Formats: sequence, structure tokens, C-alpha cells
Amino acid sequence: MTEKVVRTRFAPSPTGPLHIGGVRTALFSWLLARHHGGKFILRIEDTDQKRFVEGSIELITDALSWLGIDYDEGPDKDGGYGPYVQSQRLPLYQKWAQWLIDNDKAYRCFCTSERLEQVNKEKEARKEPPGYDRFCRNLSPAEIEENLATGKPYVIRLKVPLTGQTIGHDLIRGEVVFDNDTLQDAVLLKSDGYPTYHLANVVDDHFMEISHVTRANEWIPSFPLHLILWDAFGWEKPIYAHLPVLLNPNGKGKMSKRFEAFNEDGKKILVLAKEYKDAGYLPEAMLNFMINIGWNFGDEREIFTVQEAIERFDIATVNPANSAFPIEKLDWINGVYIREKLSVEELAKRLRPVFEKAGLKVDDERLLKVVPHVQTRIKTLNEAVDVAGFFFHDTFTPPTEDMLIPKKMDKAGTRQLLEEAYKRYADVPADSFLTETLKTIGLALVSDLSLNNSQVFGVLRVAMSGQSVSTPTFETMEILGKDEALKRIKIAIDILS
RNA sequence: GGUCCCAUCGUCUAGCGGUCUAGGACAUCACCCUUUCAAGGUGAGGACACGGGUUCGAGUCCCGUUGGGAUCACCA
Repeated sequence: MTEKVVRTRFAPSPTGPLHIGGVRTALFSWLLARHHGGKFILRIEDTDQKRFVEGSIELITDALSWLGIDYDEGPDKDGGYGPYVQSQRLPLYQKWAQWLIDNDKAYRCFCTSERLEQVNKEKEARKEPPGYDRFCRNLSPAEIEENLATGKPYVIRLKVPLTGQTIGHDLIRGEVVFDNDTLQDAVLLKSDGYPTYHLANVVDDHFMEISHVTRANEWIPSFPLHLILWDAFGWEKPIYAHLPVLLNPNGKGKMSKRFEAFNEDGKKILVLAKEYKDAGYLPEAMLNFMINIGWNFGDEREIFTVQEAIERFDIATVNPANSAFPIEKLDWINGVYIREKLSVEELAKRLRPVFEKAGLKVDDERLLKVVPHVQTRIKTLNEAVDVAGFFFHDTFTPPTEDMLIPKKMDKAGTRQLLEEAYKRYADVPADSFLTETLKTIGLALVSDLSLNNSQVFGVLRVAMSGQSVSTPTFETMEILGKDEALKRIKIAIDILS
């Protein structure tokens, strides 16, 4: 058997930003192509003019490129099978629709949408399943001629076999059987001359020589229609793999950009690829995370590179079951990447724009000093703003009195502690104002004042940062420098005076 | 409702007839470490939806029930 070149495609509609379910579908198709050293193609399915949203294509390609899901052929990358935008291929669909009519595989339907509605209403009243009654399927040549002559608009419908079964083979779930009498004479070509998905995807997959059709399992119900079409054309079918869909983290309903969903803790569930980017997730963590849903590495490793995943990926071993989006695991993986996979310099590079976006002015030298201390403390890039943003404020925002006074201490005691601290830290030469020294003094303060570590360190932390959660106390003091540190202790004393 | 898909800890998963008193990860809890908060270490609790078959033997195969999901457009 000669190994055919593997060509897979991701075929989104330009109806807005790419959402996470789309990313997952694209990812698995891409993994499949890359595993086999094949081609991954981006095709834009814009056959519904009404739903077209300006700028969508860019939003989609931006999301893919953020994640490193690169395509070999696409609207802006010709590979000899273009154009890759369906609205630019209209004559092709029209030609093959006509071919189907000529070969008795399809027919013109002149029914108005009003009549269609009426038919469905009547069917509903009779408690029958809705669907087209095939009124135009057996129009006489004379009737057709007459309709055509009077310029009646029409659509082209597939002539579905009335009996028998259509059997599909799916790489992930095996055989899928459909009784033909439950199928519809689906519209192939709309009255505006545009194809529907059914026609367009089959024609394009054929002419683009797609070897594996990977798409979400919401397409399974129309799978038999496509199979019938392939047979009608007499073309060799590609291999199909219907991927499971992502369900909301609570397991209720699929993730969708059309309905907002919320987590147990009331946090909005992010659905757009861009929302994840903006929330401070790393693309490599995101990829690692998504590959782990519905597929697993094979041994018990949870963390691996994309390259390693490509080597092992096998679409046939994808779990056929839908899965809830395990959002907490994303946070964990993102944290792992931040603290274990990124160097200080690399993390600094990624944090810089995050701080800037928060309106802070970033000093590179200081950033490099701060980063090691936030590294183990954040799960998303954005959290760095809360933990260490104060390092980059133009003006210091002092803490309130309440924040300053720890549990089991009173105002006077806290003030006394700060005054004593001020005295001792003032004695440290500026060039020795280093973490270890500062800590030794802090410890001495603890025993001399009969306090405990968390009281002393806590008060100093709040005094330094103006917040109760921050980078570690003495590191923070060192980075701030002697002048600034003393100034802030003074401010704290004033607050308690 | 019709059709189709799916079903292992709360969640993501391993398991492809005996090695399963069901393994890993996240989350949770406890303890250790500790400078708050993290990180790290150790440990604990926690699942084969149910009922029938098939088989010497079933989480693993078959059927049914239940539950969840998808889909029923001149949208993809």
C-alpha cells in the first residue's frame, strides 16, 4: 500500500474570534499532519454572507500563530490548491452542483421558504419529525422548464436514497450507521448561488486532496450526507475522524462563545483564544494543556513539549468522549511553565508588556531583580501585577492603619516595632543593604522585642509594599534600596502616629 | 421528541479478558519545610452509572436501562 501524503485542514467560518473549541480542533488536525510530516491547511468557509464578520480571518490567524499552530497552505499562503477562501471558489461548486443534477443525484427545488415553513407546521401538528417533503424531487421536465422560464428562484437539493443504510467509518469511534429514511434532501446550493457547507466541504476536500477530515463531532449527524455526496461524485473518500467537543468546566453544555458560563466561584469561563492570551496564559502551556484533553502522552507524563507530542500523536487513540474543560489544571500547568520552563530573562521579557498594559513604567534593571521573587508566586502572567506591581508605581501608595497592624498586636506596639526597625536599618551602610543582612536584623528584632517572625516580617512587608501579599520582605527591601526602604518605614510610623 | 455519539475518582485521564484489593495528574485535606503568600516534600480520602448476558474469568465483549452530549436551517 502506498502511503498517501497526509493533508489535513482546519476550516473555520469567519464569524468572529476563534474560540477555544476551534483551537482544539485545529490543534489535533495540526498534530496529525505534523506527526506524519504532512501538510496542514487553513481554509476559510465563508459561504454564509449573512454571518460574515469583518476582520475574523485575521483574528483566527492571530490566535493560531500565538499558539504556534502554523499552516502550510492558506489564504495568504498558496500551495497550489487555492484559492483557500470558499467565496472565491463559487464557480467550482456551481459546476459540480450542475453535474449532480445532470447525473440524477440532485434536483432543483423551487419551494419558497413560506411553503417550507408551512410543511413543517403541518408535520409538527401531526407529530411527525420536521423536514422537507421532497415536493420538487419528482417534478416533471415540463414543470421544471416552466419554473425556470418564469425565473423562479431555486435551490439544489441532494437526492438522498430513500431506503437502505449509509455506513461511515470514523477513525476514533469505528462504524457509524444511519438509516437513509431518516435523512433529509439537504440543500447543496443556495438560491444566492453560494454552496452550503455540505457541498463545499466535500468538493474542497476532494480538490484540495485532503487525506484526513478532522472536525468536531457535532458534524456526525450530517456525516451520512457527505458520504452520499462522495459516492454520488464517485470520488475516493478521505479518512474521517470526529473529535470530541469541549464541555463547560461544570460539564454542562459545550463551550460556546454564544452563551456565557460561569465557574463555581463565579469567575467567567474564558472561551476565546484571545481571552486566554490576555489573561496571562503562556501559549506553550496552553498547548500542553489542550493536548492532554482527550489524548494522553502514553506514559504518565503530564508535561511535555509540543515536539514530543508530535512524535507520539495518534489520532486513532483520541478518547471519543466529550470532556469538561479542566480549567484548574490549566492554572497548574501554566504555573509549572512559569517557574520551571522559563528563565528569569525569558519571564522578564514576557512580564514587561503585562506590566505596561497595567499602566506601569517598567525599569528593566529592577524588573530583572524582581522576577525571581514572583516566579514561584504566580500562575498567570497577570498575577505578577498584583504581587509586584508596586515596584513600578510612580508614587508609593501607603498602606492603611488596619493593614499595618497585625493580629495580636496593637497600634502602639506596631509603631514601636517600626521605630526600632528604622533605627537599626538606618545604621546599615547603603552598600550592605542586602537580603541576608536585613534578615539577620529582622530576626534580632524578633527576639529583642519578643515577637514572632510573621509579626515582624509582616509589618515590614506591608510597610514596604503597601499590600499584604507581595514578594518576600527582605528581598523587597533590598530591591527598593536603603533610602526608599527607610522612607517607607517612616511613612508607616506616621500612619500610626 | 426523532436520529446519532458518549459513559473509570469532583475534573482530565491510564486500562484494549486474567498482572485491577483499578495506576497517574489537577483539585481537596493533613503533616513537614518555611519569612506572610507561594514553591517544594510526604501522606490521606476519592471512581469502574445500573441491570442482564457471553466467558473458567469482565472496568475491559454484547444487549437493555439510566444519565450526559450533539444534531434536526437556503448556519457552519
